[in-house]
Amino acid sequence: MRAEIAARSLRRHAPIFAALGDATRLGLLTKLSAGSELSIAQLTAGTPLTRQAITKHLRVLQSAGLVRNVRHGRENCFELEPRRLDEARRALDSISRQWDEALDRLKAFVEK
Amino acid sequence: MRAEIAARSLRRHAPIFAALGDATRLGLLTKLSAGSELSIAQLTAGTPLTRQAITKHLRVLQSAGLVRNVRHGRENCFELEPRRLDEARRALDSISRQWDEALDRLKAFVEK
DNA sequence: CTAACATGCAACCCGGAGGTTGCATAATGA
DNA sequence: TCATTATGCAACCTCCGGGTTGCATGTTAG
Repeated sequence: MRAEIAARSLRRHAPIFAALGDATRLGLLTKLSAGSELSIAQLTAGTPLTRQAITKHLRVLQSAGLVRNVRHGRENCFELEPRRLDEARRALDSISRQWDEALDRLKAFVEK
Repeated sequence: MRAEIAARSLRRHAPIFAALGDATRLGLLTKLSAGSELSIAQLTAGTPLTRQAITKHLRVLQSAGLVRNVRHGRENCFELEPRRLDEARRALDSISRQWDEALDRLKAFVEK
């Protein structure tokens, strides 16, 4: 059944959404969306949190594939990985598209 | 600063993403995306979980605005609320758009 | 009217997420 | 070389999320 396949491929994206489901992490992503790579210290500056907390959040984002790290000497810099964002967007698209099609079928049925 | 405003409006969507960040809840949404409202019992059928667990998940989805409930006699039925899905999609758009613009600026700077 | 069905509520359990502190270690700049 | 800077690692704490069980209540079909 096609719906089963869709459900599986959708469930696969749960970790991405979970990674996005935290205000601190969304803040980090917006900082990174400015374009330049930022070190952990730079990403920590301005937040009320500890560097360790930020580090943990970055690990979550990284293992969700939303972010990539590049070492420069003693500093560990992070930059956005926009492919995964597109994946997540597409997943949401798939739900709402399915929904729209269902409404169309319903409408067609009623008007028949 | 424009970036600050963007960051705030993005952080506001954290609860939506958090609600989406669970495989069980994504499964419920796909079931509901078929179009017809479904009772709690119907949504529970086929899952290895208890009715109570499903009920809790539905509450999470509801308080995130992703789902709406309609009572029919003794049964409590749920249906999709697609507006919030669009909101979430738009939020992801805003990040990747900002990212793309940053890359464009960088490219223009290099080629100058 | 009454048995069966669909839920709601509350208490309880457990593991992991989010945070902190303290200490060890690699790189750097003067 | 040496103090400083930027991190990594590990232990620990607290609280909430995901689940279950047991019992009470509202609905419905016969």
